Amino acid sequence: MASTRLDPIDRKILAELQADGRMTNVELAKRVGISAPPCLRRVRTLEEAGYIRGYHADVDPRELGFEVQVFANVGLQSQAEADLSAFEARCRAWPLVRECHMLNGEVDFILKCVAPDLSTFQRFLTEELTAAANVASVKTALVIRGAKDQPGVPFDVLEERLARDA
Amino acid sequence: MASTRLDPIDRKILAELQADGRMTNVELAKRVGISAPPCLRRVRTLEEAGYIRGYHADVDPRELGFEVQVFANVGLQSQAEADLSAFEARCRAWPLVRECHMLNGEVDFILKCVAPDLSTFQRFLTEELTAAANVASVKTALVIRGAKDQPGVPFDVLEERLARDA
DNA sequence: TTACTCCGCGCAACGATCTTGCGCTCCGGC
DNA sequence: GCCGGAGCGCAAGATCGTTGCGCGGAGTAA
Repeated sequence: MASTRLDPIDRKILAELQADGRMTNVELAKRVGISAPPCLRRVRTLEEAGYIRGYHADVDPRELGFEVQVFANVGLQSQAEADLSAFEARCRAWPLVRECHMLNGEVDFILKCVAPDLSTFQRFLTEELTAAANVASVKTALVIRGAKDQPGVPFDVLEERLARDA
Repeated sequence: MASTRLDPIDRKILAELQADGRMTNVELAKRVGISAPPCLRRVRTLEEAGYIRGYHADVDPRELGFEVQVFANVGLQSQAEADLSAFEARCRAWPLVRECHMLNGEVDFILKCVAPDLSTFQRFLTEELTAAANVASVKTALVIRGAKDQPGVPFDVLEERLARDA
C-alpha cells in the first residue's frame, strides 16, 4: 500500500538490506539509529506490506557453468490479452528464461536468458522459443560482457527527490 | 575458481540461498542434510570462493515510487576498447542505470533503467544518455508489465546437465 | 490548558542461533 | 598396516532474534 508513507528510518532499512540482505538485525539497528526490537518490527512490517519481496543470494552464473547470457527480443502475431498471457505463462515455465518483460514499441517482449553453453541456448531457441505458438519473430543478442548489474532501486535518487519535494 | 568442483550439498546450499537468502543456518543445514557447523563452513567457503557474490533484499520498485522501467539499446560511434570502457564507466556512475550489458549484433549496449516517472527518465535520456560522448543512437522501450523476474541461475537445469554428463 | 488516546521506542529476559574448538571417522597414499 | 588430511558431528559460550511491558511524545477533543 503506497498510502502508508515510509519515514527516513524505513528507507534506510530498505537501502541497507538491499545492499546486504544477510545483515544482522542488531547491525542493521545500529546503522539506522534505533534499537534492535523496533528495527525488527519495522523489517517485518516492510516485508508484510510488500516493500520487501524476498531475499536472494547473488550467485555467480559463470562460476556455476552458465557461460552464456542472451537478450531475446520477441514479437508476437497476436497481441490479444489471452495470447499475451499465454506467452507469459510459457516464459515462466522455461527455466532458461530468467526475466520476461512486456514492452511497448516494435517488439512485444524482451527476455533475459542464461544457458550453460551456446549449443544449449541454440537448441532452446530453435526448438522451444521460435517454435512456440504465436511467436512471430525472435532477435537475440549475446552478452559479451557485463559492465553493471545492480539490483533494485537507487535510494540516493529517492532521497534527493524527497528532499526537493519537501 | 572453477577447478574446485562443487558437490551436491554445495549446489543445494546455493539453490536454497538463492531462493531465500535470509534462511537461518540451522534451517539450511536441515534442508541440505548436514549439521549446522559444517554447513556454515561451506557457506563461508562458497562466499570466499566467489560463488556467492552477496545477498540482497528484493525491494519492490513501484512501492517506492519508481513507476517507470525502461530498456535502452545504445549504439556507439567508436567501438575502440578505450571508448567502450569509458561508456561503461559513465553507466556505472548513473544511478538510474541499474544494468549495463555489452552485446554483439547491431546494438552495442543494453541498459536497464528505472525512474520515478516518465519525465524524470526523459530528462535523463535527453540530457545525459543521448548527450554523452560517443553515443550514436539510443532506442528505448518502456516496460508495460513484468511477467517474470527470477534472480540467478536455474539449478534444476544444472542438475539435469550434471546427471546426463555423469 | 488539560486530559486522553495511540503509536512507537527502549529495556529486559528467554529461547534460538551462531561460532569455535575438539575428537571422531572415512579415505587415499605409502 | 600405518599415517595424514579432509570433513563430519558434538558441545559450550557468545551473539542474536523475539516477546512482553512500561514509558514518553504527538495528536485530539473538551
